[in-house]
Amino acid sequence: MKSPTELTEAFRANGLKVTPQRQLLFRLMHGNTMHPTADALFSEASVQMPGISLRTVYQTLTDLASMGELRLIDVGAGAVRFDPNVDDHHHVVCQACGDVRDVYVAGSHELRIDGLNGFSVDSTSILFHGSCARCA
Amino acid sequence: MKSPTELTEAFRANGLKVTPQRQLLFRLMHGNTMHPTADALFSEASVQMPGISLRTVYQTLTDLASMGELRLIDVGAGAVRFDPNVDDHHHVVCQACGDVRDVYVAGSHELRIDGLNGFSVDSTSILFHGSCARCA
DNA sequence: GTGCTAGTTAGCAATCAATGCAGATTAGCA
DNA sequence: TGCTAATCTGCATTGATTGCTAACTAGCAC
Repeated sequence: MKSPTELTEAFRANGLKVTPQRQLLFRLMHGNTMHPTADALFSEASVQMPGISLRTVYQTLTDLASMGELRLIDVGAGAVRFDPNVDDHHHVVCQACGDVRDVYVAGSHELRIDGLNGFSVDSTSILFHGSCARCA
Repeated sequence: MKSPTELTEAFRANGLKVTPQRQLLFRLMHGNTMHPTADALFSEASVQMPGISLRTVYQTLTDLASMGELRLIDVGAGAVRFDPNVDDHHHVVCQACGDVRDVYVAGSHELRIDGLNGFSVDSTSILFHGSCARCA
């Protein structure tokens, strides 16, 4: 994800306005490795800006995602998580505490897939399930 | 997933009762490669047994899953899908029509993972996104 | 075959994530 | 400084799933 300053430019360039709410969310997401849910981010944002709406958080995250600045990740735990890391990477989830970490997988593009039957593959998501160092 | 007959035994062996509803669902899921959602299965079941409850479908699928006879798969499309194939395999999803197919991936256990940081991996789910032959 | 009882079912309420909507507000240009 | 389209908040709504409970029944004991 771009820096808050760059995002400000990018939003204006797209005819979108830059509001204090959006700037706060830019800052909260930039470099964030927590993979927060919309609700978690809403809580964080509410500390610095009481009264901000959960709706606005969803809105802004969706905008960022459709601009390719965020990636949505679904670890199958109810709520979607947001990842400002848009590099080619994948995730490990701790089955115990739900913690999610970024991991880099060598050879993920050269996997031998059997049974495609005419399917053409555009992208690959690999999710590793396990336990984190603390929960092990 | 075991055959309906074997499942009947397995259920009784676990102190669970074998009802007509459950037998119907055993049959509908056995060898089913459609990866149905609970709701889709409910519709199918309702044809043969009008009045069956969606609740019962969820219940039975959950029971089967916790007995290891079914695998839950979440392709990030709202509803969870159920897969009677419990082999070591993965999935492709058509982004256009939502169709899901089983695929077999060579070397999925030997992936080089960077950034684990103390995480220990128990299992791996690989989801390929693309377009099916019809939608391409 | 009859009864008993724990396990099941149906149906509806409740929860949780996410989106739709509308009136009040505001960023950013003229 | 004003204007207007974009945005914000707050609330209603949708969709998937689970919780709850009274009525029902599988399957064992007699």
